[in-house]
Amino acid sequence: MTKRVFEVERFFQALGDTTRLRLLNLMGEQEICVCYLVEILGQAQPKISRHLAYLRSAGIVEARREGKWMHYRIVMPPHVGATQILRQTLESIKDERAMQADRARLLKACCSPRKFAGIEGAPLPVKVGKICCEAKGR
Amino acid sequence: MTKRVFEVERFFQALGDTTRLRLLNLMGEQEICVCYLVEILGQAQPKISRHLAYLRSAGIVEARREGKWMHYRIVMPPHVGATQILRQTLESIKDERAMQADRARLLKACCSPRKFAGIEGAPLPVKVGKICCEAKGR
DNA sequence: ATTACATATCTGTCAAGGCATATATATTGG
DNA sequence: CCAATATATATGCCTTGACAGATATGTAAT
Repeated sequence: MTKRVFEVERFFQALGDTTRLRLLNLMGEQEICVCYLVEILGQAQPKISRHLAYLRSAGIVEARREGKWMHYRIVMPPHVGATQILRQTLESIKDERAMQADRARLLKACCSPRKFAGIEGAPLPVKVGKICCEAKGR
Repeated sequence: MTKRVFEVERFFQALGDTTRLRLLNLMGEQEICVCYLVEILGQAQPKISRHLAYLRSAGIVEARREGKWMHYRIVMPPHVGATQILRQTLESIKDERAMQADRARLLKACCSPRKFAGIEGAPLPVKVGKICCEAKGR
């Protein structure tokens, strides 16, 4: 594993990149599979993977393996101030058009995964999955 | 003038550096002369100046000239979320030992400016609200 | 000329994006 | 069950660009 020490400098640097903010926005309160992130952002898988590694080394996300899939989720940093800042950040980026569009695409992908080549058979994000299934009537 | 457009990415990048956080911590609610910042941080003047320029280009601080002195102060960004994040950041770095030590040294320097070579005769830091009242008439 | 500050230049480091490849797990054929 | 493969993700290498720190020099005001 990489470093476990929390550094404020690193924390802010991790937030200083649009791609990473988009990833955090998609994670929100849920645990989500990498393939969804790749699909929704429409960018190269190694790029996404590297940004996720960056977020992980900054102590902002954690990963869990489930079979061949990796699930990422936001974890609140071991620092009260940073936690509040992160919450505030997540809350405030929600308002941006681009972020809303990302979440809309995610919702759509969850409702009909088969229409998206990259996520066929992948496990649904936990929370979005619920919402989605309810909406779909399942 | 530099750029007036506010960018979230740039905003976080500006916060992702210890020297800049120390500068913001020293500014706090007041307008402060560059020479104080150089003196308190004990680092090269060009370095401080460049970091101030960075903060200015990120829309986090503004400068005002008074004779040969330049005063810097924090300005809240034109973005509700960023404003709250900045406030939260300022509030939460106050707790750090190093930041408290910086502020203690600043207080000391303000009480007896003559003992500090770099700030002899320099105008004292002023609470932001007071500036227009006092300095305008002269 | 002096003071207070800004900017140019150079060097080293780090990070981003693209491409190729390694690793881990699941799956399929024999 | 094993070998070969496919799938999902991570990592290495390369190039490019941004930026930190240090030093030298420019600029504005006294």
